[in-house]
Amino acid sequence: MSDSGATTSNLGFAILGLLARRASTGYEVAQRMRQPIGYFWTARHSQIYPELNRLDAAGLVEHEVIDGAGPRPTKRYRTTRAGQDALAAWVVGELEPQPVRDLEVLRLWSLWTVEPDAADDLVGRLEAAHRSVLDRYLDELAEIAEEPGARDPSNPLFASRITLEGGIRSRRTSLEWCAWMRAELAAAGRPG
Amino acid sequence: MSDSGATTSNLGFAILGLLARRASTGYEVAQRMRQPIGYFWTARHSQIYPELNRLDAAGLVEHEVIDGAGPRPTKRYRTTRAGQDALAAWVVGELEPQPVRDLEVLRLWSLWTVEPDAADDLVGRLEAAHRSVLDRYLDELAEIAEEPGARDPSNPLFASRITLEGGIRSRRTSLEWCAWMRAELAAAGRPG
DNA sequence: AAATTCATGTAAAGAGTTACATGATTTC
DNA sequence: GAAATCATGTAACTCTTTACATGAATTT
Repeated sequence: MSDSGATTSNLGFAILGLLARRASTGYEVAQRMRQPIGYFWTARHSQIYPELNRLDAAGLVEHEVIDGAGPRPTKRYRTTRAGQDALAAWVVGELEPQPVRDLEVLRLWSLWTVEPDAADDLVGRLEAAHRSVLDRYLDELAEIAEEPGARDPSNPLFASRITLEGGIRSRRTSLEWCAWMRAELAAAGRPG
Repeated sequence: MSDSGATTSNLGFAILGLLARRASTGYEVAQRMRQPIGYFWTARHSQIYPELNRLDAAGLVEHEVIDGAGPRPTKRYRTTRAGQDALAAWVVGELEPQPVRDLEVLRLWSLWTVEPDAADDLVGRLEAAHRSVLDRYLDELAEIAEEPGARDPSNPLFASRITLEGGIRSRRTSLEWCAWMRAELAAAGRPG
């Protein structure tokens, strides 16, 4: 009879996804929100603590008070059965077109307003940024790809591996695009 | 003596980019915010009208009152010299790492929580969504690619062309990634 | 006559960032 | 002893969405 009508925000599902993998304190959630998951979702602790309280009130997570440093009680959270069900239902739920906000493309859309030299320099800096992220992804994939669980679709490592693979493909494509743009800029410089 | 210290939001630069291409009423800005630019930035009219007033107060745009339907005066905006300078300076300015928020990847990161059949279905729906966007981009590129201005880096069509090219490459990569994921899911289904 | 489009605003609420606040434990 | 880390919260502000509000011109 669990109605599960609890409407949760995207942030809520990001946190549920983290806790479904491993029980954590709010502080740890904030730390983990940077490292792997931070590549596609981020939140500060000021957003995380209130959201944890909401998830708790909705019965999607539960907590135990543990020993810890700090003026307030330290709480370790984990997902409830209802929380895991809500997460799984959201994962395969309706795909609503999400509004895109990409600052990099927004800049390039106004690239015609700047001098060719400055344009080439900008694309070069974009390229360097993509390369550095790609290297990080590659290192991380190397760490998990050989683990046995990484081939099992019901193992969190499988999901980590396929999302990393997506990031790697995406950054490689961005690098190729940057190289192509520089060539286009150069071709216009010396017209034939 | 123009200090140009006017700190403008990303939305402000999106609007300046639109007006630098063509003078428009606020209503037209809201329309144009969907079509080409909407692929990488969006805003509703309730955000656009106040921002236009701020840009006006900052001297980055100016307006003339024209004939039009509606209970209030209809205003046509265009960028000022200061606005064009601010836009160009922003385009080539410092690249600050922007927080990423990608719902699609966030979902897939918790894909391990669902049944393989449901996972395959989800990836199939993702694939279809990417394909439909790719087709739209392809149509649009075909419309502008042959125009003479599209090869000139100082022409807006050049910037439209390179950003569209980026969108096309990105969606193609996403499609390949989806196909790869379905193969990975299937491989686990019948292990060797 | 009704519905849609043109046209511009404000209000309220949610999402997200930055800053403020506290205090114990651990490391240098 | 000072600095960093662990740990949890609130307040103020910005950005974004949804909803409310008005009214003329055009299309069905």
